[in-house]
Amino acid sequence: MSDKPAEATVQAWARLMKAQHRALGSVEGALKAAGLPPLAWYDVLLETERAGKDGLRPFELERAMLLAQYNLSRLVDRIEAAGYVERRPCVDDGRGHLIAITDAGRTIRRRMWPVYARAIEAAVGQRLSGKQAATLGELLGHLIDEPS
Amino acid sequence: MSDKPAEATVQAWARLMKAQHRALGSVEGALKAAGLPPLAWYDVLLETERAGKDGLRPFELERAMLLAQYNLSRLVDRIEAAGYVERRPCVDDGRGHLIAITDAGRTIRRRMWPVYARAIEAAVGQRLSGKQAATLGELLGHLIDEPS
DNA sequence: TCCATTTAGATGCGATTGCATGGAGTTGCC
DNA sequence: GGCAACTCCATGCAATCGCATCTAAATGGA
Repeated sequence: MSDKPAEATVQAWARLMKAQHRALGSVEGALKAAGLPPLAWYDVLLETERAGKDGLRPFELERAMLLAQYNLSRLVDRIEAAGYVERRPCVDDGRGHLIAITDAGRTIRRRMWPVYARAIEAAVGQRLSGKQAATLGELLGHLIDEPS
Repeated sequence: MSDKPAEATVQAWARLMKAQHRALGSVEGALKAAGLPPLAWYDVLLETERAGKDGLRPFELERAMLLAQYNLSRLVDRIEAAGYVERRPCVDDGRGHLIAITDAGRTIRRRMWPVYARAIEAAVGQRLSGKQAATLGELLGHLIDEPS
């Protein structure tokens, strides 16, 4: 078990950082250029929409997305201020609440998707064949799971 | 040329975001845990060290790293305040200056490397075979280059 | 030479992030 | 029931980011 990463490992690392930076930048840019909210809002809206009528608890969102708790709390503040979600008291647990998407939220999410999709296509789809994309997804999958 | 990204494309996108977030987080965490400066400092120190005795211009650094100009300017402020680089007037061009690494900078960079390397190894190396890492690097390479 | 344009870099300022902490409610154990 | 430990979420504060703008210096003509 060596400490010295192989050359290929270091290159993969460096390109992972760079490719993500580039891809994220272009997607955020596309959303901004279209006068739409940032990507993080999309994720919240999508999760809350999937969660259905009752919405979901912040801590569930926190796990679904990759966000620190304090960070999520304020992100929800902003989205709520924009009227796209609402916080409702939670009957089961007096500490928390439920975050539910509003009609305006559903609308904006649907407006965001085409822009988002086009940007993903430009950043990834047009640069890789279907097979390559599948391979990339599979390899990246190995970097995601738990093992400390 | 479709707008609708294929399933594999979307998955690759999502995992790219997630894998990078995870990998970056664990590297930053390792550095912080070791009481060392953040990753961005490493990159600056490495580039300035590579640049040799005279150092390099901020705009060169800006291109080598993936950083906005205003952002780099203040990053260098901080690293300079810590004593790891110094700004020297530039004879060729009165607008700019040269950023050169100091001895303290070289020292701290050398102290950072083992921690950084171990973290890369844990985040990437131990999860992928050499061949997989090479393939990942190659695929990510396609996402990096220019084409608008 | 003189002036408009461009380039290098810094900076004011509002928005976002990270960290540490706080308050409120719940749970487990006696 | 009573209390310590824990979970859920918010928030004060400092650091950092992003944007727009500013100054100074170089450049390119006419």
